[in-house]
Amino acid sequence: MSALTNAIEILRCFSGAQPDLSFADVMTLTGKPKSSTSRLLRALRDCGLLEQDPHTRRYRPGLLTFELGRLHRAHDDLISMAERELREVCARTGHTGYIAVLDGYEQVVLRIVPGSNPLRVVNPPGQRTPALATSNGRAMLARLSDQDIRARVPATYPKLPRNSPQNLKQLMVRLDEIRRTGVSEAADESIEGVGSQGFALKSGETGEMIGIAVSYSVQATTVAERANVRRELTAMAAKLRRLTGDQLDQVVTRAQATR
Amino acid sequence: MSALTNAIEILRCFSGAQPDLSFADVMTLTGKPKSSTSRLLRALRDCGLLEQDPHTRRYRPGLLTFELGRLHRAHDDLISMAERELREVCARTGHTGYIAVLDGYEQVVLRIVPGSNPLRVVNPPGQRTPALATSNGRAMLARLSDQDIRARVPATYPKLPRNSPQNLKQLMVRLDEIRRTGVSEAADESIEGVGSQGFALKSGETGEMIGIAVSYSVQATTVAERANVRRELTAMAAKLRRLTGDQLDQVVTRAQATR
DNA sequence: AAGTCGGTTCCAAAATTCGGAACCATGTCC
DNA sequence: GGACATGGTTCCGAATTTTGGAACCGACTT
Repeated sequence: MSALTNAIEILRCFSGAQPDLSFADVMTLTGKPKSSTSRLLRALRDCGLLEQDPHTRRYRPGLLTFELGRLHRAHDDLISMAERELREVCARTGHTGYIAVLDGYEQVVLRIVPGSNPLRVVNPPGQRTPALATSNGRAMLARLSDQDIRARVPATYPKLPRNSPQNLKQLMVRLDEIRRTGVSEAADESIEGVGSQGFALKSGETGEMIGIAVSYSVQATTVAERANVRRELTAMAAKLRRLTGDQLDQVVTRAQATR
Repeated sequence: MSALTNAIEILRCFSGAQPDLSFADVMTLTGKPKSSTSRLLRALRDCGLLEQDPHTRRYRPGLLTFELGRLHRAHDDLISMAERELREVCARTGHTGYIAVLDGYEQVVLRIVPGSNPLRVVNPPGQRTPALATSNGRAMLARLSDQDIRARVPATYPKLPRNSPQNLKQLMVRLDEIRRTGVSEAADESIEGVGSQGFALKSGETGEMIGIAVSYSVQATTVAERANVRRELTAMAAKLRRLTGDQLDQVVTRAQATR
């Protein structure tokens, strides 16, 4: 195990639920002995990746991560283009929009476009969710090869919400449907009463892929309204695919999709 | 040199001016041989700290930095309290507000409150500037001990804009003035035609220090308006110092201020 | 006075990294 | 077609780091 691997292992312990950790927290989360934890935390702190509260002595992501995180938006040609379109759709429909990327078998929220409807935003940017349980997550998976998908799903199929695909076979059925229709739908999965529709967009130029979704309350929307969302999404997808040179049939390889 | 040090050295090559780098760029910037650069870039890419554009093959900060960056001081009471007050002042005055922290002899912008006046936001969050050349940067320095300040200023005093202090003596004169008045002022320094006033706030509880500033166009503001900004800032400073238990006279040590 | 938390320091063994050199796949210029 | 540049990868022995157990430590609590 390299020093970098260890450092990353520590960094990955931090999350929205646990934005700061004590020495003991890190020790138990990584399972590393005291001396190693001590050395690594110090190194991470000294280089700015972590910082330490002088009062509570707890560790949290540091200034350097903040600066680098701001730089990540650099690849936003695809994202900002999608965001612009999504903003218009959300303004027209009043629903909440999401842009996310795939990372392994999970997705990470990159942008949110709050709608005018009073649906509380539940997934802030940076939020990590199993891609199997969201509409745009599955839309992104649907564009990978079957072999690649199998490689991404954990060896033991994860326990997902009731309405999500419960095994690899059910997943494949839903992905095939997405491949046929071009749009992915979810209802009552990660969050009760919330539904969404989404699609995946892949830049023909850079090959990078993002998921775009519109989310709404299932109770507060009619069948007609949801059909309207589908029309909006289909139109947006067509326009964005044209703008970004997205060739739908082209399968994304593992390396392209993750990084 | 540890593996982590090398990794950080690469990460620090990325900046707002150069948000993505080629293999050769990294090699020349770090001065490391090809094989080492290759291994390190791969490691950084594999762990998510960097990502590589599949088309141009250039490297840029990765998804992990985005996620961690979102976590940085997400629940920081001092900052959110200051931001709330700053928002009100900016709404009343129409100017742009900044919150920054000190890192060595530089400051990094953490939060921005855009004003209603048409002054384009020039310093996005994550922006790094010599603290000697900004109002809130100097306000933060003014709260350190003279010894600590001397330790932070580089051995060869940096070349700064015309209106910034040009040497250690001039700097000390300006810092003394800030210590007397409690407010720091800048005009036509980092950016021509832009002025700002700021102060430093230090939590009595945690000891962490931030700089708060209001920025405006020098041409588009009158002397009276700038005096008004000063009154607003003085009032905000008094309120925030009361809320956070900031004892003005207490000097911040080096360790507390940086991390 | 004892115990806990959050560390630091020491050490020899084990693992990793280092950098030069050779190699290679693409793309491009002449 | 051939030469050259770019952007890498792989190999290897030597050199450097990392590792983890154990002892120790200062501040604070019980």
